[in-house]
Amino acid sequence: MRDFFLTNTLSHEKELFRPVHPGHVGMYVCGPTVYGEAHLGHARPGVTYDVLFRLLRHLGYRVRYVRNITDVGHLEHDADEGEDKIAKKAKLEDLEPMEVVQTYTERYHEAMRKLNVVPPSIEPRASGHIIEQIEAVKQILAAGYAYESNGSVYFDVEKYDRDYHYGILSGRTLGGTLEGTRSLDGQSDKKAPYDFALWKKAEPEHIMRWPSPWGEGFPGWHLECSVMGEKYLGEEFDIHGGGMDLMFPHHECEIAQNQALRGTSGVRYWVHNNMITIGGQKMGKSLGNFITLPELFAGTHPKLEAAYSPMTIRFFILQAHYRSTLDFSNEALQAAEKGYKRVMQAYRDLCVLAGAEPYRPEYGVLRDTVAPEPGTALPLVEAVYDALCDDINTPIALAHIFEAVKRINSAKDGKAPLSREELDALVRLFDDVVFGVLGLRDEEAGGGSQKAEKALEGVMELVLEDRRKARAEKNWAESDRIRDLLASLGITVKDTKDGATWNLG
RNA sequence: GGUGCUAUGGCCGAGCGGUUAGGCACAGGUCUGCAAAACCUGCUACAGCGGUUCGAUUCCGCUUGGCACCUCCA
Repeated sequence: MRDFFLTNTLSHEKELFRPVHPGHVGMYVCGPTVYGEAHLGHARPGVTYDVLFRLLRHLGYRVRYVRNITDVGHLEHDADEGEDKIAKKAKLEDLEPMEVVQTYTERYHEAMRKLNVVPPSIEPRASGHIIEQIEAVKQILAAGYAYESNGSVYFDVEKYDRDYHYGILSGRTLGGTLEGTRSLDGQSDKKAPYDFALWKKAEPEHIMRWPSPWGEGFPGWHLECSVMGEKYLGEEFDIHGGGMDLMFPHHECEIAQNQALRGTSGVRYWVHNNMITIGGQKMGKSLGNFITLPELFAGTHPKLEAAYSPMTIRFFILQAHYRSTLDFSNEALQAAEKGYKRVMQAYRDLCVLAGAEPYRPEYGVLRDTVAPEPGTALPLVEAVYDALCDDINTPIALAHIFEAVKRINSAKDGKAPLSREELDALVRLFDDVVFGVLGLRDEEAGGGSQKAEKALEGVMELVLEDRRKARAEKNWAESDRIRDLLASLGITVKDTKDGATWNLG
């Protein structure tokens, strides 16, 4: 098995990945809070951890990937005074909270499907684990790291910090955290401003509520991940991912809870993806500068000069390293679109050269393929794997794939023929890595039925035959008329030395 | 104020102590009725100032700028 390196936020270093149980990987990723449409920012972790999931499987691991849905407990603004996000949206739209949850969960799934993100192995919901969360609160109370106050239960950060260190993930100290903390005007039930809620008392108007030993209430946001992570992946598991903005306080609190709950921080490798920015600023809910994924796909947001297909978005994300910020702009998206199309065209040409079957839609689906043993593949292919195994360096992997594109195009031009071995290796590279690991799919192929495709091919042959005749008579007006007409139908015709070729889109 | 990240050619975006990242755009060429595609060639940058070094874009320090987190955010 190839060595795989991953940057661990805990150590700030690239570490050799070694799972707790050899051959198996447990991976937990913070999913969305389903109170609004998924936006471009959500696509980043979606795609990033999808690639990680696909890559680990391709390297030969059995992976259990858990990505939660937060449908309760996530408060707005201040953790003390804020309103539950789901409940607020429900009130606003006069819906049951679970209707809001249902709607946006489905929208999220749809967007992820379009981005060709493989569904996780388990997708637990916070509201489905209230009992487990109440148990966890009891345990933390029993361990002495929490206190009850006016029907709520808070985590005692100061007490915890005396025994452990609150802030190991984000590099903070309690004193430093305190300095930046907003004053709470003394109206809090908490002993200290940095204490966080494990269980919140529900005010009379609060609709989402459950009975508990401390009265009716609802669980704190940070608790769900500790509880569901342990439930499905065990007391100590391999990878925990999420956006960098969740590092503090969410993941820091999670570590504290884990430690109080089970005597271990619970996670070996913390992985954080960076943000997508727009005009150099983080794209986010609070700034109101986000573009939703449906808007992106349809081109309906005022900031968009065009619609961008799901694979364009995916390619755009893949062209940057997951730990760097990625700046949105129309130019960047258009560049990504061109690059993506060029790679796909090269694959189609490769299939012709290699006599391989053309792209099939199932290539977009996760298949269990196994990476070649190190040192056994072509240098070009090795370089791609080296990049992917070096902290998921997708931009470098793509740079090498563009080398492959060049070689395919040269071979197509008859300049530098590829050997049988090279052809097969390249077909495999595309199948395994471009489609399998990077999760791209050819949006222009395999969309219609076989029958319709055959029919279209036949019709196109007829049309192009007519056009060929016109051209033989140097009737350029007719030739161009046909080409323009086809273009208006979305069919592009290109004239080559060996005659005309065409493709959809 | 605290913590961390970052500054790369027209744009996006990798990387590294000494060798071409890559994509997009642009210019010239091949091909071509024209166009597109493809191929070839060109465009060689690393904020500023010091330091370490035989040698720094890459390491260290300072300066200036940008960003994120410290309240919910992927």
